[in-house]
This record gives sequence, C-alpha cells and structure tokens, in this order.
Amino acid sequence: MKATIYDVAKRAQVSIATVSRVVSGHARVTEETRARVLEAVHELNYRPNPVAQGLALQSTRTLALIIDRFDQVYPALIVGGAEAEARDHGYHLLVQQLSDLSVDDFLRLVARADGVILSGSTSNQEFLQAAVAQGTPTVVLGHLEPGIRADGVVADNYGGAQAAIQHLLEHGYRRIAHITGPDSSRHAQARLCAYKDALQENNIPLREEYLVKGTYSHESGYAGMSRLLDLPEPPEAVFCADDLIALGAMLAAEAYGLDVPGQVAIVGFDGLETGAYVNPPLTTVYQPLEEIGRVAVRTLLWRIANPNEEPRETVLPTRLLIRRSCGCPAAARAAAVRGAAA
Amino acid sequence: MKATIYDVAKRAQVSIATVSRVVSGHARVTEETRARVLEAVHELNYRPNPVAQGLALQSTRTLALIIDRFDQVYPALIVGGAEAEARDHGYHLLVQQLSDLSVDDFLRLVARADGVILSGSTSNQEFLQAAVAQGTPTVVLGHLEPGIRADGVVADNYGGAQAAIQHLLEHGYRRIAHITGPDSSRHAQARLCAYKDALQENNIPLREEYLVKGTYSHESGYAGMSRLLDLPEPPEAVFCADDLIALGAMLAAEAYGLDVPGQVAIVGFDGLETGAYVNPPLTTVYQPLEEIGRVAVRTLLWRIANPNEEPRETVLPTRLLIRRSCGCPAAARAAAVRGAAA
DNA sequence: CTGAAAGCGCTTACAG
DNA sequence: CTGAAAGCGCTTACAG
Repeated sequence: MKATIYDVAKRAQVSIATVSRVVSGHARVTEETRARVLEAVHELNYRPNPVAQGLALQSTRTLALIIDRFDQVYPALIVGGAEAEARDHGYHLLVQQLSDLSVDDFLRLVARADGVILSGSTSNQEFLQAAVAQGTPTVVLGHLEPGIRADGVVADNYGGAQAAIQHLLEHGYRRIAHITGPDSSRHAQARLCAYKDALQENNIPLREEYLVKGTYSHESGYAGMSRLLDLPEPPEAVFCADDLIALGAMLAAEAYGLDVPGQVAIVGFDGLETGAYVNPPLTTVYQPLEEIGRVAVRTLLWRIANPNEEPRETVLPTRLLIRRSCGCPAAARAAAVRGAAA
Repeated sequence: MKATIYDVAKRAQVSIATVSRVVSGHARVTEETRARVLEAVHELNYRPNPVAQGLALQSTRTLALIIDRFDQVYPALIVGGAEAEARDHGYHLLVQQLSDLSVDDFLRLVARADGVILSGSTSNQEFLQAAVAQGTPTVVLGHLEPGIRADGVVADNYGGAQAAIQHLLEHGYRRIAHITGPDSSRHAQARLCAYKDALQENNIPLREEYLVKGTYSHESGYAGMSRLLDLPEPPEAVFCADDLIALGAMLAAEAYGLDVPGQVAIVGFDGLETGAYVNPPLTTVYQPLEEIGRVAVRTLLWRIANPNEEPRETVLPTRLLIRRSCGCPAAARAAAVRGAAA
C-alpha cells in the first residue's frame, strides 16, 4: 500500500541509491535526475520508512523520557517542554511511567531510542545503572552522581527552598514547619535539606514535630497540616514541598477555622498556575518545568553527539513567587493575574 | 558493543533462526538446544533489537498519541492511562503535541507506530484524514464522524453538562451563564450544546450576554467571569466548561467581593482533584480521564487486530461531583477529602 | 527439530 | 554523478 524506495526508483528510472540521495539531500545529484525523482516521490506520496532508516543508520531519532507518573501538571510540563524541543531537532519522544516498571520493559523502550531522560527519583537507580552500563546516552533530572556517567539537569531546589524559608523568617515567623515530599524524590531531599540548614543558620532549633512527611499530593498536605495544627504549639508558618501539598494544607487550615495567612502562613513549591487562582493566592517557589524538559533534551542531544565529554550538569534558577499566603499584603487583582501568567 | 542474534548463535553453535525461535518462543525447539541458547543469551545479555524486529515484523508495537498540549493535568491523565494500558499489552507510547505540528511531522511519527490516537480537537482534522487515508488504525478522542473510518472514545460531555445545569436549576437559579471552552474543542461544543438545550427545555430564554468564550484556562475564566459580573444583571450561577475556567471564575468573584456560592454559584467540568482543595470546594462534572486513555489504547489495539470491523464508539459516563460551589450545604471535612479521592 | 536463504526498507562506502 | 552490493538485526516460509 505505502510506496517504498523501490517503487520510486522504478518510476523515476534510477537506482534506489539515487532516490535515497535526493531524498536525504546528502549528496550531489544532477538537477535533471533530481527533478525526476522528486516527481516520482510526489506522485507516489513517498516517505522514507523511519524504522528502516533506524536500522540502517543505527539511530532512531527518538528519545525516551521516564517520568514517575503522569498524573499532575508537573509531569505534563516536563513532557511538553521535552516534546517541543525534541521536535525542533527532528526527534520524537517515547514516554514511560516509572511505577511498576521492570528493567526489562525499560530496556526494551530504551532500545528504541537514541538516549534516555530519567526522572529524579531514587527508585530509578536500577534503570539508570542499566542504561549507563549499556552505553546509552542518559540524562537525569537531578544532580550529577559520582561514578555515574550521566548528565544532570535540575532546578535549584536548595536555593529556592532557602529563599522561601528566608522569606518566612523575614515575616518574623520562628515556628516554621515543613511538609516534605516523598523520600524517593531527590528534589524533595534538597528542599528538606535547605529547610534544615536555613533554620540552623538562624539559630532556630529543629523541632521533630514540625517535620511531617508528605507525598506531593493534596491529600498528604491536608493530613500533614492537620497533624501540625493538632500540636500543642502549632507552627506559625508551613513550607510545603510542592504546591499540591500546599493546597491541601490550606484547606486543612480552613477546616480548623484558621485564617491563612493571618493565623498560619503557607508557602509551596513549583509555581503552578493554579496557585495564583486560589484564595489566598499561594506564595511559592517557581521552577521552570517546561524549560527543564527542553534543556534535558538539548543536553541529551549534545551528549549523543559528544559521547566522550565529561558529564555535565545544568542547574536552572528558581524564583520566589510572592503572592498572599505567606502574609505579604494583598496584591491588586491585576497583580494576582499577572502572577498567574508568570 | 551490544550482542546481536549472530553473537548468540555463534556462542550457542546454532543458526540465528534457532536463536530467534527460542527467544520468541514461537516454535518447538529441543530442550537441549533451547538450554544452550538460553545460556548464551544470558551470558551475552542479549535482547532482540526492537527496531530490527519492527522492520521484519512490520509492526513496531508502538502507539502514537497526539494531544493538543502537555500543559495541564488533563493531558497528563490521558497519557498516564494510555501508557499504562499500552504497557500492559507490551506496547510503547510515542507522544506529540498538536500545536504547530505539520502534517509531515505527524506522518513521520505515525510511521513509527502501529496506530494513532488523536485528541478531540477540530484542528487535527487534517491529521485525521491523513492517517485514515494511509490506512493507519486510528482512534479519535471524540465521537464517530460520518465518513471517517476511525473509532471514537469519549466521555459523555453532553450528559455531564446537562446534569450540571439541571443541578443548578434545582437550586432555583434561573440566570445561568456559561463560560465556554475553545471553539476548536469538540468536547466544549458538546457542553455548550447541553447548556443551550437544558435552558430551552426549561423555558429559560438564552441570553447572549450570558455566553462568554473561554479557552480552558484560569485566565479566561477570570476574564469571562469579570465580564459577567460587570453586566447590569449578573448571573446567579455560572457553568464553566472546565475546572481551570471555574477556578479563574472563583477568583474573579472574590475580587468583586462576591461570596461563592452565596452570591454567585460556580460549577466546573473535569473533576480534577484540585477542585476539592479550593475554598469553596468546586462542584464539577467528573470525567474518567485516565480511563479514557486506557480505553483509547484498548480500542486501538482491537482495531489493529480487526482492521475490517465497522467503526466503534465508546462513550464513558460522567458524573456530577457535588461539592460546595454550587450552593449545596457544607460537607463535613471528611466528605471534602473523600470527594477529592473520587 | 534445525539451517540456509530471502525479505523487511533503508544507507553508504566502493567502483566506475 | 550514478549503480551494484553489502549491511543494519531481525523473522519466517521452505527444505530437509
């Protein structure tokens, strides 16, 4: 049904080599034969079979992206950026969720791609090792890891979290709690670390009861905040490991009849647009998720072209997005909308 | 570097045909040679090259999914469901965004897949035609279209929207406005249609000024609601084409100093989890997005296996998720959280 | 049960 | 500039 290079060659009365040359544009061909081939290509609506090209060229022009789970806007933005960037370079994108993935499934996917991007979860360590051992160009959405030849692309989680805590301290809060992300998230680890360091630098003792575990979910934010508010001495401010947790925490505060930020301040992380549209608008740390996806793809493409360079790490800046939930004065309506667009 | 079938054959002292047979399991092989081959496979860590298999078998065991834009949780859930289902069947998933996509890019992607799933946007009409013309198994995230041999998988947008309007009418509201989704969304069209029909059935004249265009975004919800509230006679209730619009509308109402739902009721569409964590919790129409992704994949796989069957359409039920923004009495905290889990 | 061979649809040295 | 041929790594009739 679909025309192959043989059909075109026959119709244009040339060899398949010549067809390949004019279609790829990689070699000189007489203008006359070129025209004849192009006409045949057009008439037969010929398009080279990418699978056959993949086999011949030993390159699929496809990249694989492994994300923990496609269930929130976070992964969507990363995939969106990655796909856009890949497309700009003539590449396609294969996606897979980390949860319940076997190494075999993973390697089957990777075998279809020229390289792979792995999420910053500790639970993909096995996959990372397998990919690198195979010599597959690999970038991790996280920091460089000693001894592993994979590049890293990551937001400045530590710096962002630090800025958030700093901001809360400037508000005069001293009793600052933290609802963490999952232990398996390296990003959550960095944010937690920044939280601890910031308190210490300001001579505020770390209280165990102010540290509650969350899972990057509304529900865990709700539950975590409830526990904090049940404490004999509840915190004045809560730094949440992501915006979903923060929204859950806000609802919990309301359920306890507490005003946010009047009675308890809340800060999130991610800078999701939705945070600008809740009441009070959520102060949060913006990280450029789409850009992370794009840079990850660019890095991977660079790595594919330069297999022998030393591992490279790119840290993208985060930015404190000050809205209302931290206790800052009400922004005008216009400002809230502007914040949302950021 | 990576072992091929030839390496295994040599090591096991058999032909590549035999290796292929034991690895695929498609044919009888002596237990003894089988063991020898398996040992070689193991020692060389051999895995068949899926690209070569794709060429030989004329099947890539890969599916393509085209979504308007990966920028919200909506696309994430569809991709998530699709990937999970594809994996369950040993398939991989290639993704691409519709925006700025050329037919050529699209067909290059499709050539790597055994079939394609297309979003329910009118702007992919060209792609749909191209895929079907090529004989590519195709499913659309929308209703069957006359004359087009593609299957359809879609939520009951009409029924869901109808239920939402009905609910608002039962609250006693008569001045009900609608902020639509983009014209290009068939789902938005269905919801709009249900809105109009429901009003008519209840003898409520349609007011042009109560119909404002949105784009499935917080921002358009904010802007649309502002326009509605500027009206000499603002609506008592607003049905929003999706939850993002609804959140934007809620913030606008607050900016106007209006109580939701006391002074203006708001209902959304999608049933996103976040809606359960805003104040007031958003009443909305739940649609099973992950399931839509899964069913789309199942349908596509069925179509690949049965190329000559008549086009099939699957309509998945939607469900009104009653929370607070419609004016229903405050649910207990537990209920709000339960609603979130739904 | 097993092997030799053809075929899947390309690309690209190698000759001419 | 152009063609014949080998090669990419598999699968699967076809013989034996």
